[in-house]
Amino acid sequence: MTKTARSRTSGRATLADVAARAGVATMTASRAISHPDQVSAALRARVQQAVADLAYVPNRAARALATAESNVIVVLVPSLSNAVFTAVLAGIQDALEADGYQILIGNTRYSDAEEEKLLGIYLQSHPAGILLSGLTHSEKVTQLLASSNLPVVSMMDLASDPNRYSVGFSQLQAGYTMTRYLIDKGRKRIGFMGAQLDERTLKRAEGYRKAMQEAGLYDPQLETMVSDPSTIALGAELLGRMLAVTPDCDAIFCCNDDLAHGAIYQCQRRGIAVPERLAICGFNDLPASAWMNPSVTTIGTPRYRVGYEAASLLRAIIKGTVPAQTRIDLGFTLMARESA
Amino acid sequence: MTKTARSRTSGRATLADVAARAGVATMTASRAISHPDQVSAALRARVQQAVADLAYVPNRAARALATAESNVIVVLVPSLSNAVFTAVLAGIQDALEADGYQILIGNTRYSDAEEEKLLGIYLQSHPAGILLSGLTHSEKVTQLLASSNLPVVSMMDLASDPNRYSVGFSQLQAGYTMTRYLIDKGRKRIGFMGAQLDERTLKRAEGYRKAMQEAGLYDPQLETMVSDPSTIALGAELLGRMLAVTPDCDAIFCCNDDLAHGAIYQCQRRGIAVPERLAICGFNDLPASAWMNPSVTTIGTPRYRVGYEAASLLRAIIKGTVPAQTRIDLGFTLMARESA
DNA sequence: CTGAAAGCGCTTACAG
DNA sequence: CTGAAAGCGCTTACAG
Repeated sequence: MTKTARSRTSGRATLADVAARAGVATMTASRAISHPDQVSAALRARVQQAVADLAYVPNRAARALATAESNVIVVLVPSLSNAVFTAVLAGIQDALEADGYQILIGNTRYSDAEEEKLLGIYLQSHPAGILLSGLTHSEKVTQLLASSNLPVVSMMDLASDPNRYSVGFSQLQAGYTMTRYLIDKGRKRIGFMGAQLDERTLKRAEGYRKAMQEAGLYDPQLETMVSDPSTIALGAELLGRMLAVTPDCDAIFCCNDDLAHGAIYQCQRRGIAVPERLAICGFNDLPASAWMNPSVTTIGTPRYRVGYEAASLLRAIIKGTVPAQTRIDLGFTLMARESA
Repeated sequence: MTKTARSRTSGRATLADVAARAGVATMTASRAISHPDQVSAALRARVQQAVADLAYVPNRAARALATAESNVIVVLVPSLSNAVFTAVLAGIQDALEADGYQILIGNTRYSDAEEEKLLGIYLQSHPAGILLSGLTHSEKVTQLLASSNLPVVSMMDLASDPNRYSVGFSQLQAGYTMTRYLIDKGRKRIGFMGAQLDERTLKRAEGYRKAMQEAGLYDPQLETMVSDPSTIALGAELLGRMLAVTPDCDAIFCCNDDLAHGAIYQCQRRGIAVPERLAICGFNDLPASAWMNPSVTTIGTPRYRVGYEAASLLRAIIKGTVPAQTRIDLGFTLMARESA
């Protein structure tokens, strides 16, 4: 394999090298690669051969600079270990990959500071649009977003401001629905177990409070809220705390399934009958919830679709389409099972 | 806020705009931003003010082109819904983020074709290095890698070729160890339940076979292998299949915890005593394994550390350090619990 | 269908 | 400590 001179800087074959080897002008080589139909078959073949010979890989930075076009889309999620967000991500990938978008995934770890930092860095890639988790962000993030003037779609909850794009479902409504379900089942001393205390948990807690207050059942003692990341282990621990504070508690609404699973496992170890003595329910319907014994009553959430629809909406906005609606409500489903 | 003229193409403030507003040369503005210490305090302040006034965001593509340096690192994982790889990713982020690397995460979905496609695209970003999952890749991927001439570190298993960089542990050895544990417990008819059939599962199966053969216990009937993604639901289903084929089976080694959880839940539903009638163990020690009832015997794997160490090794190679060893064995831990 | 030239926005030795 | 000039690798109207 004979090699043409390579650029000194990158050590890689450049378009100019390809052109030289194919015996054409650089711009012709460019066209043969980017717009193969605008070029004669013979020339196309020659350029392709040169590309293969030199193992030419286009330089994306140069292309981005020259075209001032961007095919990158930034996605910021608060966690990668949470199955909810990996499902969202899968939806995004499925919606976007056919169009050749490059997805820049940022894990903010539920931290405002991290979100600011990542956004600052990713903005340098001049993305075409941004997919954000949640509605509430720090002032700095809000500013960065505003001055970037880029299309933004928020995922997971619904914005009240009609000028913002959002795809998700009402976290508050879901919290309310689950609580009403427990009340309708005759439970009186219903506890709320919350961890992480992110925006969504807080909204679910709000829905819980609303339902409890309406029913005249509200008692702040019944709320156990901690800011630690929510895990099975934490659910097991919080069950103990909850029962210590309110021993007469007869149901627990966990802000998510991990917590619920941990609480149920702990009940099993302590010989507390679920749901007879204590009803326990979760949120998100993780795979284990349908299989555990008892199976777990929870809220099924359209997380994959949230990602898919949010990405589709963003794509439409980028392409200049005016979307029919700025907020897409994907709803949620109460999955009544054995645990409550 | 007065605006200086903006570039026609991108519509954004450029370094030249910043320089003009600060009343300095472009290159001076560049220096004030990139090497603040090489510039007088007064000038630095003026430039920073201009940056703030114009909400200037550097163009990463231009920088990349001009420096021919790359701070991007490509990471290819086979799944984002598998907790193993999200832990690996967390380790990578922790190891790299302080150095200002930009991580490009690609989800190959256990597909060679997808891996080729993603690698081809990501190579265009001229990464500084690549982190790959597994040792076995398609010929096209191998070729792309070779002609890219980039440092590559493989994660999850150990390469036999000392010229390749790898960080992980012996999947085969781990499979062997778990099987020996069951044999030592007096089990004779030990089944192997495998899904996805990726490289790692196959290696674990190999270890299983080796141990069974050594003990004169091997029987191909005892292997249930399917290529579907491994889930709790699949574990539940495969338990049924396994017991239909080999009703005298007295233990099952599941290639991962999801499968084991599903199998155990199914046993509970069918009234099969675990471990008395049937011992069940898994692989990876997912959080639920320690909490379920019975708790699950499994292999603890250093996935976070795999990511962390692999990224650290790659960073060292990129910086030109010659690493002490090309393969880093992080080992694994047998977690003997109640289910087996 | 093919090519000459300018420019995208930044940085880097080299001078002053 | 500050600046003039060239160049990174590609693409895009505009001609021929």
